[in-house]
Amino acid sequence: MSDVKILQAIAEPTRLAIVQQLASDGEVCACDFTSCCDVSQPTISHHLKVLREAGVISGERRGTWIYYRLETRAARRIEGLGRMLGRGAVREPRRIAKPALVAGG
Amino acid sequence: MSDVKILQAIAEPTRLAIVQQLASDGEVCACDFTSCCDVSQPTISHHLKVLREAGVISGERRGTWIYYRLETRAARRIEGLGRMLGRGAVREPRRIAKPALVAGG
DNA sequence: CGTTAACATTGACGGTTGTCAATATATAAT
DNA sequence: ATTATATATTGACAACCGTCAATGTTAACG
Repeated sequence: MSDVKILQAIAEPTRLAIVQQLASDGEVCACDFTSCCDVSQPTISHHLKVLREAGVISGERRGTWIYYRLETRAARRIEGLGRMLGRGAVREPRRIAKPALVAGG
Repeated sequence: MSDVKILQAIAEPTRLAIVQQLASDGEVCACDFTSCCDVSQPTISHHLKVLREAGVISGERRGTWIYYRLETRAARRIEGLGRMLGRGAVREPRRIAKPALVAGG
């Protein structure tokens, strides 16, 4: 599962909403997504499949319902990528403040 | 600039490569991307525009060349989202170990 | 001026994607 | 078996996206 695959899976309004709800609630029944997002049931089902196949979430059936959760591996990937970008951007506001005493200065 | 917009901008192989190179090098000339990624110059230019308009990068012209860098604000957004997913996924390996002494147990 | 190099824009084309209506499948309860 | 509820699949369609060739623009240098 590449970073791009994971990002592609997350980079869609409905799917990001699903993933964020999972991140905050830990475990969510598929039926709860149908009400949260403003799309039809087949569309939710489709998005869940996309997320599943990208390894971002996984579902476990319990009776009639299917409960979804975040996949740790994928979450860590995004976390790592976020940290990398964070580090890479810190470079910006470094306006060299008074270069302290250099030989010959 | 919403999270989804930023994610959509990053969720493409060439654009992610650009962003990662920027994260590691801090500042990169546009001409250097043409050689790194296996696409034509107009395509690189297109991707840089997408990233620019999503607020992920910004470019500064110096003579003939244009130097790009990561936008701190966008990088922080992804960093924050990554942390959120990271926290939301830690929940997984909590297999209740020996439920300690319950009344009536 | 003309030339060269870096970068952007346009226009076109094929492939992908998000959406829904209709239908199918699965599980549980009566 | 029938009915009800939850979820998945199919098929179709419009919109979007990545790509390139051709062309335009901008800046440096003669």
